[in-house]
This record gives sequence, C-alpha cells and structure tokens, in this order.
Amino acid sequence: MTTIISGYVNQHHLRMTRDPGCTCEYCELRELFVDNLDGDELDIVCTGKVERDYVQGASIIKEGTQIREFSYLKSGLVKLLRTDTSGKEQIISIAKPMDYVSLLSVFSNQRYNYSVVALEDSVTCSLKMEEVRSLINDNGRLALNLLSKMSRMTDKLILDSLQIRVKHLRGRVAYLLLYFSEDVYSSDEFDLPLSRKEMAEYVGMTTENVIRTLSEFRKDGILKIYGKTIQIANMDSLKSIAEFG
Amino acid sequence: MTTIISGYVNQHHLRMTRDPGCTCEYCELRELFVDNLDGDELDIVCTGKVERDYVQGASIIKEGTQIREFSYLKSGLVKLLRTDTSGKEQIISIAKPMDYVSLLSVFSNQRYNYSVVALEDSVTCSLKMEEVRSLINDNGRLALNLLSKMSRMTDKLILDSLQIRVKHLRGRVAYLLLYFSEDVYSSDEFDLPLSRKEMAEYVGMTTENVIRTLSEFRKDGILKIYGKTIQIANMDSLKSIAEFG
DNA sequence: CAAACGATATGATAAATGTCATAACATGAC
DNA sequence: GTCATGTTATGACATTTATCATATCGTTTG
Repeated sequence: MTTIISGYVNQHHLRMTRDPGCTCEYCELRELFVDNLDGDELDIVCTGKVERDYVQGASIIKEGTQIREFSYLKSGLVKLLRTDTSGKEQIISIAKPMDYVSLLSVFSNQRYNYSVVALEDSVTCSLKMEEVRSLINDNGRLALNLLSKMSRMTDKLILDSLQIRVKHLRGRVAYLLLYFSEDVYSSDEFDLPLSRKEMAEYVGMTTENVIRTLSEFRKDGILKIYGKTIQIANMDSLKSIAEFG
Repeated sequence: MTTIISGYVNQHHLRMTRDPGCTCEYCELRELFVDNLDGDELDIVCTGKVERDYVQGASIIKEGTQIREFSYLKSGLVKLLRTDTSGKEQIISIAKPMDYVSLLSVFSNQRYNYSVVALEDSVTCSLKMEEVRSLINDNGRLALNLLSKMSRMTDKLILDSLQIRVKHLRGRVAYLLLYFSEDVYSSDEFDLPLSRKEMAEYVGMTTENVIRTLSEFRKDGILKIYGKTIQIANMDSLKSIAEFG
C-alpha cells in the first residue's frame, strides 16, 4: 500500500506501524509470534492484531458462533464451557494467560462448540484466522512451535479431565483448589474466581456437595474459608486427598 | 547415498524406493501425507516409514519411553491408558484407524505419558520425528493440514471425556456402547473389544457396576448379550440414556 | 482329566452422592 | 430503608455407587 522510496523510508514506515501501540515486542508470546517471525511477518501481526478488554463476567466467545480469529489471553482468567441438551452448563476447563483461548476447534471447525467467559477482568489479543494460516503456511518454524504449544496445552487438558473423571468428590475439589493454588495464583491463599455453583459445574457434581466438601475440609483443619477467600492450612493433607481421596 | 548419474537413473531410483513395498500412494492418509507432498518429500516418507504388526493384547507404546516416532494406526483398534499412583489402570481413550496414535505428547514431550495396547490385531505406520519435523518445516500445506487434523482429534477427545465426566453410570455405559456401534463398527451388533474390567477402567467406575448395568440394559430389553457379543435391541432407549440418563 | 485361574454374574451392605427443604447472608433494585 | 434475588450453608432422606462375598462359567495349565 505504502510505496517504498528508500531504505530509510522503509525503516521509518516499519517503525510507524509497529509503534506506537504495537507492543508485540514485549508480548508474553514473544517465543511464538515474535521470535519466529521476520520483519514483514511481524508487521502483519502488529498491524493486524486486535486487543480487547473484558470485565469480570463478560462473554468473550459464544458457543455456535463462527470462528474468524485466533485468540489468546494476555491477562486475566477465563472459563471454557458448554451448555448440555438439558440446558445445564458444564465447565470444560479454566484458562490462564499463555493458555490459548482458541485451543479447541480453531483449526478444525467452522464454529465454536464452546463458550468463553471472563472469570476476572481479562485482555485478549486476536489475529484473523487467514493471517495465522498464511503465517503458518510460509513459516515452518512457527508451525512447529505452534504444534508444540497446542500439543502441550491439549495434553494437560486431557490429563486434567481424566484426573477429575476418575476421582471422587473430595479428590475433585482438592484437585481444583490445588490448581488455583499452584498453577494460577502461586500462593496457598487466594480468592476463588469461581462460585460454588461453578466449581460444581467444573467437577461434575452438585453445588450442595461442593459446599459440603469445602465445609468438611474446613472442619478437618485443611482449609480456612472467609467467603471467597481460601487459605490452605494443611497442604500435605490436601495433596494427599487430591491424589488418593 | 546413491550417486545420481542421470535423469533416467534418478527416475529408476525413485521407482525402486517407492515400489515395491511402498504403498503410500494407497494409504488412507493420502489427504495428509501424500497429497500435500512433492515427489522428493513423498520419497522420504516412503523409504523412511516403518510398518509394524501387533496381535491383540500386544503393547505398542509403553508409558515413560522416549518419543522417537510419529505413528498412526493403519488398521485395528487400540486403547490409550495410564497407570495411576496406586497402580490402577485408567483408559484415556480408544483409537480407531485414522485416529492418530501419537495424538498426545508427540510435539511437546520427550516421553510418552501414556501407554498404547492393541485391542484387536493392529498395524501401525511410523515416521521418525525428525523427518516429520523437517517435512512440516518445509511444507506449510502439510503443517496446516496436520494442525487441522490434530485439532479435530483432540477436540473430539476432550468433549468425549467431558461427556463421560458429567454422566452417571448408566449414561457412561450407554455412551461407550454407542461409540462402538456408531463410530467403530457401524452396526447395532458387534463384539465388544473390551472386557467388563476395561470398560470400567474407561468409564471410571467399578467392574461390578458395569456388569450390573449391562444386565439391567438386558433386563430392560435394550440389549441382547451373548458373552462379548452385543446386540442393541432398542437403539432409541440407549441413545436417550446416553444423552440424559 | 483335574486343578487353577480369570472373567462374568449376582446379592448384601456400607459409603458416597443427589434431591428436596429450609435458613442465613450478602447484594443490588427500587 | 425494604424488597427481591442469588449465593452460601446445613439437614433429612432417597438414590446411586463402592465394597465385600460368593458362585458360575470358560479357558488354560499341568
């Protein structure tokens, strides 16, 4: 579009499109979308990307809508969920920054078969699917890194799902609490980003039984509970329950 | 390795390595590994691929071993499984031809974190990982198709796992029977490739309760059971149970 | 052939989970 | 403030599932 007159102008042009407002050089996904790209490719990403802010509770993706973008989570926390035939919601997984939001379906289906909702204030960064396809087509290193990244993500997702599937209620709840403590907040004290109802939708049990289990953990001295704030008082017990109970 | 003397010799050389014994042109994976490759690339696949036969019950991949190959199932049926901390086996999923055996881990981990065992006499076809990486690196069309294929597979796997997670025993068993009937054998009468114990390992319940549930289905006129042979007598009921029960 | 073993099957009972009812509490709407 | 609403919480009870015991059947082993 812009006619290049000289090397200098070209450089200037590149700087203009990458800056200001293009913070791709400082993206957490450097390793994937920056380090693997040459100048022109990075330019496509920089000018093509769209960042969006979502407040807690906002809908990011609606099940059934067309897939036009490849998105990932820059900051915040989201849940992936489906609505079953009887209208009940089932939480498939929880994604934190660096987990791809567009994990499932993007490269296969035309439409999302799940929804995404912000559990905390969140920021996403999206590229048009055609652009991503084009980049992959032209850049083998990017393709390999993307395969590796997606493989790692789905691997974890599948094994987490298996863990929950084979455990009983206490084990499922303990597993979920440990996920927040270890993988998300890196602390033994944190604010639960899920309601008890959502926890139930995730572990596949009833809300009452999730509440009861939390109460049991409290009575057993494993947890201290102040509303949504959870403090893990006996980490060893919780881990033991998550693994065997 | 072979010095090329002339165009003719080169052609001859290619024919020799692709034929005889190279049936890649007739592979079920044409769409992926043949249609996307040019002559030289196809040559790499043809000469590099290794086919292996496994009898029913044979171990194909052992959890914890190094990943050196990218494999898929040409014929037969296999189960993917893990051994949990207490030594109990958990079946992650069942794979039929065209499902990638090397679905998980291949592009991320150094080692398999699951095992693969033949449920029926099976044939696998494998390529060295380095060769696959090299092909992907050089061929964007192959990369995109592989991403699409893997995306489709993991998508189904994750949603299947979710379905089983949220259902009760009757629903889980019904879902599994429908999988065999619809996805594997395309018939309402088939021989169960799993023992009752393996079915239990898959649905995450006890062997006794799987047996009991099958008996219930028989008493309710939904199934006819002759040992391992299952005939679905009331498909509508079974589907209804798989969906709601 | 008998013996040993695993898979299938069923019953009795204990434990886990779901369902229904009720209440306390916080929050936002008016 | 009052009201309505949703979340958290607990109890009573019904249902589902796990555990343990036992028996049959078929296959393998010697």
